[in-house]
Amino acid sequence: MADMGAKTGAGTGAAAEGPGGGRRARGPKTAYHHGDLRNALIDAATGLARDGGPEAIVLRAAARRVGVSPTAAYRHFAGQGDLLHAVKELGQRRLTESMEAAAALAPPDSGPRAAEERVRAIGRGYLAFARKEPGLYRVAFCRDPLTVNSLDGAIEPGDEDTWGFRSFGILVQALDSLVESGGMAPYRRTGAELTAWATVHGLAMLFLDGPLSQLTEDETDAVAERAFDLLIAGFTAP
Amino acid sequence: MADMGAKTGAGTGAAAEGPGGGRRARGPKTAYHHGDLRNALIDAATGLARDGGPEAIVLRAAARRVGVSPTAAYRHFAGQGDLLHAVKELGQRRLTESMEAAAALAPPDSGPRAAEERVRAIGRGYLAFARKEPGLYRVAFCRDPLTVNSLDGAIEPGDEDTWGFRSFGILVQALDSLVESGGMAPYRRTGAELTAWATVHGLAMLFLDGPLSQLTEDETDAVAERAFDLLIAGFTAP
DNA sequence: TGTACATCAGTGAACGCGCGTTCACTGATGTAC
DNA sequence: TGTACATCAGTGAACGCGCGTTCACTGATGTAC
Repeated sequence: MADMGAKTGAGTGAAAEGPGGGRRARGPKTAYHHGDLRNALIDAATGLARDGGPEAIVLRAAARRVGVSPTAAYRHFAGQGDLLHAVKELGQRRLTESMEAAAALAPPDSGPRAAEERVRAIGRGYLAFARKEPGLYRVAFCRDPLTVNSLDGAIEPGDEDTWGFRSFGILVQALDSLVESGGMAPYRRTGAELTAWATVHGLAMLFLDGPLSQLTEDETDAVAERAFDLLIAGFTAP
Repeated sequence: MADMGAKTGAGTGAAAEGPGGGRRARGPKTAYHHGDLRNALIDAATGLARDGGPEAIVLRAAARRVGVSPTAAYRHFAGQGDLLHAVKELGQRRLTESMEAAAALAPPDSGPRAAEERVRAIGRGYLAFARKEPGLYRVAFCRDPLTVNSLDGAIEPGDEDTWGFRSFGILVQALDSLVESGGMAPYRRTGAELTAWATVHGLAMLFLDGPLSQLTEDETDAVAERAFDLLIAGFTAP
């Protein structure tokens, strides 16, 4: 159970060529010495997770996808739990990016209406990811033995550079600026981010597994916007 | 894959004596012919689920707990999925009961404040169950192959006597009476139950797996009440 | 009241499966001299 | 520039495990006569 790396993250797209920088000949890639097996395994595991969620993240299956023996994975991960953890981090990062992208679409004005619109946009970005990548979304929020061991996954000092922390921070800032712009009474601010997070997380669940799973895309949007209406009505109530 | 019973439900507490009504002698219970194996297995599986959630519901383990061969379970369940389904139904039923019990504590008056209080109470009942029985709660909302097969778990005609449907109905009524009492503008009513459900479900997740998992009981209560405040502020906004 | 027999509710052994993980190993790579 | 050698990154076979499920069976129960 010695703790291995796992911190180095999961840059998955770009560096597919390996450290040699295109030195290798085209084609079968020399068989031995993959070059970037860690990321290749994360990619494969991500693919598994996409259809099948957390329980589909199977070390042997990921190795199989990459065309490598299961043992090879142990050069790069402490074990299955470590691989899952890496995919989970990737999922959280993608979610954060989706929220950031959506927030960037909102008007940058400083008035209360713009601040409202920012909050909405963040919610949309969140739900968009959950709907586009349900399997990955589930992984992002699954129980993770590696994290659970360190006191139940609660946010702790030192987690500030975590993707989960960061995505939460986006929401916190949006709500702060809603208060600053005068759109929200300061006494309502406490805990507002938790309520918003809970609502949007719950919505995602209703859409994914729950009674809302077979609404059309438009209907889903409508339900979400209604929920945002209500939420913001609460935030901006006198 | 022929569909077996599974409809008969899961009355688990009272009828422990078997259909004979105490006819059997005390003690080892005749070994062969358990008397109420179906419910005994559901009980055992529920115990497994209590600590360990859905993935802890293992047919062989349940049989082991009851002291019976794995094969015996197949007299009463189509397979593992059917057993899980039964525990899931039990979990949904317990959740409904928790909500009903909490709602019964609220004042029965007909004014808008009382209606508000009813909505709050239902939310409290929901969260109380999630916190008291996290494993069972998780089962109540886990993906269920038996249900998923019938078009993704969406509510359909014929589901009216389902516990999930019924618990949702409690909330629907409470919101209706909030409108009737004049506490909520009618135009805000649409989709309000979904928002409330999502919020409370999301809160449960934050408490169970998420960043709020190590708050004290009082802190948890405070966060929940803040969320209810905000939600009701939205419901009752002009 | 007694008995034959169908039916019901269990047993126990075995199956195939895929998993995570470990072992001793070997082929490829890069570096010191 | 060439060579010896340490190190790195893979292989392949095997392990034990527990699972869900099936098979042919047998012990207990209840019912018709």
